[in-house]
Amino acid sequence: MHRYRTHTCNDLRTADAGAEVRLSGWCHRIRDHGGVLFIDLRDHYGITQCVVDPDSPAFACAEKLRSEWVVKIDGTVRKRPAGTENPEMPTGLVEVYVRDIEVLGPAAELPLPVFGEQQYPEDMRLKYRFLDLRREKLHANILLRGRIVDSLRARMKAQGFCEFQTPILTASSPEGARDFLVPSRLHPGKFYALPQAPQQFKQLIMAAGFDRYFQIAPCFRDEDARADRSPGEFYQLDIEMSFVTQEDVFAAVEPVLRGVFEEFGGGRPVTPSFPRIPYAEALLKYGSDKPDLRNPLVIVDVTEEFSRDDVTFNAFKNIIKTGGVVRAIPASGAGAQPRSFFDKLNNWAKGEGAPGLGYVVFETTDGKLAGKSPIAKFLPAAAQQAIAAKANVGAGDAVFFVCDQEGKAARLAGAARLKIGNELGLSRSDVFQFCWIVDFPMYEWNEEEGKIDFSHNPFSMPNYGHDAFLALDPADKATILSLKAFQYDVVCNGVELSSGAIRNHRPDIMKKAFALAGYSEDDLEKRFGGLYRAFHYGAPPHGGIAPGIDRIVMLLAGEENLREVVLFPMNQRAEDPLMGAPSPVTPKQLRELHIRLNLPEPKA
RNA sequence: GGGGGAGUAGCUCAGCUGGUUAGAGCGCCGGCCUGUCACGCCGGAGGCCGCGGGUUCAAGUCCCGUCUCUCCCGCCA
Repeated sequence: MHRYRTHTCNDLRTADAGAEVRLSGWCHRIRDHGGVLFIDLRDHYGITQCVVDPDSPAFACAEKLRSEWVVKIDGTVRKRPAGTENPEMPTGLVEVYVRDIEVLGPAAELPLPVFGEQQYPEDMRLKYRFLDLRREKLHANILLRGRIVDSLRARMKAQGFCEFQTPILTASSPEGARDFLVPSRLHPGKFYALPQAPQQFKQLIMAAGFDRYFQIAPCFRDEDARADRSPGEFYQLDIEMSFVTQEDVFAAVEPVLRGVFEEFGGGRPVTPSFPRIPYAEALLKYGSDKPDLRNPLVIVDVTEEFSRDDVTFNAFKNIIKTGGVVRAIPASGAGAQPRSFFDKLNNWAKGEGAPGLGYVVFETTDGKLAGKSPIAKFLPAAAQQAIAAKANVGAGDAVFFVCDQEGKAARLAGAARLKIGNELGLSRSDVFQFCWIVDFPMYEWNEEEGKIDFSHNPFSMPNYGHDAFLALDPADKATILSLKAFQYDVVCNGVELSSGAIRNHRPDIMKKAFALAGYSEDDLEKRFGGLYRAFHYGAPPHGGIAPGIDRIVMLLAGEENLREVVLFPMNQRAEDPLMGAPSPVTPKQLRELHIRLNLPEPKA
């Protein structure tokens, strides 16, 4: 007989009745009835009920067992007595009558129960992550993650992509996020950086002629955390392809994402063909570049309607005069809501930093559509009807208004759209709604520095004729700021899964692109020397994308927080309370690295 | 760097307009119980009410500061 087990805790069935077996696992739950004692023995695979009574030589030992002790149990499989079967459990028709127990690993009193679904504080969960990971939901999430990664790999390979490993110790890149630095022992005063993404490597792989690259790539960024953004490190399905247009990238990636979401989505429908939404349209209609399309509400611009001469609502008119816009969020069916609904939304908007949310409730009076609201008296019937027509609402619906400068108005309208949709229960929760966001602006105006900047990443190819781009006058701000890039995002249920782009592979266009943002060729060589050099020796047109693994798993597991799908996550302050990272190092280690600490004064 | 929320038993939480000895459930310890599967019943231990200061006859409760966790903004090419 094997030293530890003949079966797992999910193996035994009625057909095994009579067998002498050996199981090992954790005491999940113990029910002591005095004369008879039940141990739910749990391992990775499942749970099997073990029974001890005073006739068993193991009875005395069994009475001493406590939750989460690891034990080896020898016994006989038997059918449970009639009426005591548990159909909820795969092993629920049988039990093991215990003859011998060996304690393999006793457990101290638990700071965090494994049994049950209760919520526990994050710091406790992280400090005792090994206990938390024993719990059913988290254990299942981590396994799901593994299966998703397997599936992504298989789907990529089936399309002819080859997996590569790129360096972890590399050079600091001055663009983008803050780097994690690693001091060099051999080169005093110099540092490696952990890659923020294998961006330049994958482009170099294309320049090296490998054609189709992918990697489940670790990425490191020293930026603050969010619920959907790990501090420090995360994984992405990094993809790059040669001789492709934007459409080719979509055609390669869309079936991978759709396939994985169909495979692991538990039957929830997945967008059959991802719609393409231009960036500007997304900001107008959804108030966000990551629209949640499960929410059916569509924002419209009603600046024109509020500018009419017969409208006397000066609170908005004055903002419009300074370049502001008015956005309307239709609220289907909100007419039936009590006054408190509108007050609640108004208070919410104030919490978001807005003066409030104007609204009109539409009803039919004398066969005509009429608005009721605190601001209705400023809006003559004709203006109300024009707004209702534009927002596509009728009697029984309401419309909310926000008025501000365009960017702020769009953002608030977008947040209000989500809030209203949730309050009214309009969003479907059991679907995966994907879309591509396309036509991102190539440049944006940097208000602080008063200059033109790259709006996303400097590697994207402008969506503009090459010759025309090379001929652009740097003083022609209007044209430059109106340029689009071959840059795209893929979004699912309001979660940005990925950014990608067709890359700028031509050194002349790259030089021009940097020049328009105020960078010299010298800057370009300093920052991206390796890549820039590669582009001088025959680089193929190429492009790619990099969907975040953690977010994909989050969506599929139905989790709101990334820590629920990461084995050993850090807390919001980028600490690992289990391993004690980050930690001080010895003076000897610092000496070898030629580092002397210059710490801030401790607060008094 | 900024804003919101939270911090009371090992864990989850209650504790009203300040007022005797700070409670419950789970867990733990002891006792009882031969068919439970969130077993049940009886008893017990366990509290710097995050920390420091203030107001008050009296503070878990009010005020100020501070620390910690968390969510958000900034940031994340």
